[in-house]
Amino acid sequence: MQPFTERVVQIIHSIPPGKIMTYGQIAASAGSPRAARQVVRILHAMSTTQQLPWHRVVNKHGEIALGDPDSAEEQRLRLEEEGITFTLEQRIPLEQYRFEPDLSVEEVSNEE
DNA sequence: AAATTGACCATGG
DNA sequence: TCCATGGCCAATT
Repeated sequence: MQPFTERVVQIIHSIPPGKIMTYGQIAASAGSPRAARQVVRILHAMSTTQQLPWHRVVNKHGEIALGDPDSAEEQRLRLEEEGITFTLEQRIPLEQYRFEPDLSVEEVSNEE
């Protein structure tokens, strides 16, 4: 099985523009529902990689989780560019924008 | 091999 | 409802 990191990266790549996922959601899709913090660490490591849509990842409250205000603002601008509107509390309505991957990266032939 | 990291999350006051 | 605390997990050092 591929390292957890590889799957997380792949999942983040699969988030379409205008949609977002939470850290916990990504961890769960990668197979470890409790490993949200691991997703955080990965994003730190990949922060220099522009090819990863890191800005489509927010915390469970629909808030930008970055510590650095500078980067946080950049993230908000990028999301707004993709059509996402923030509430007055600068939160994202999760029910509206949350992206839910169908099954896994590997599709299953038979279900139900 | 043990300790550290980290942009989280659930819970209790 | 908001803040503090503790648990959590896997990669990195």
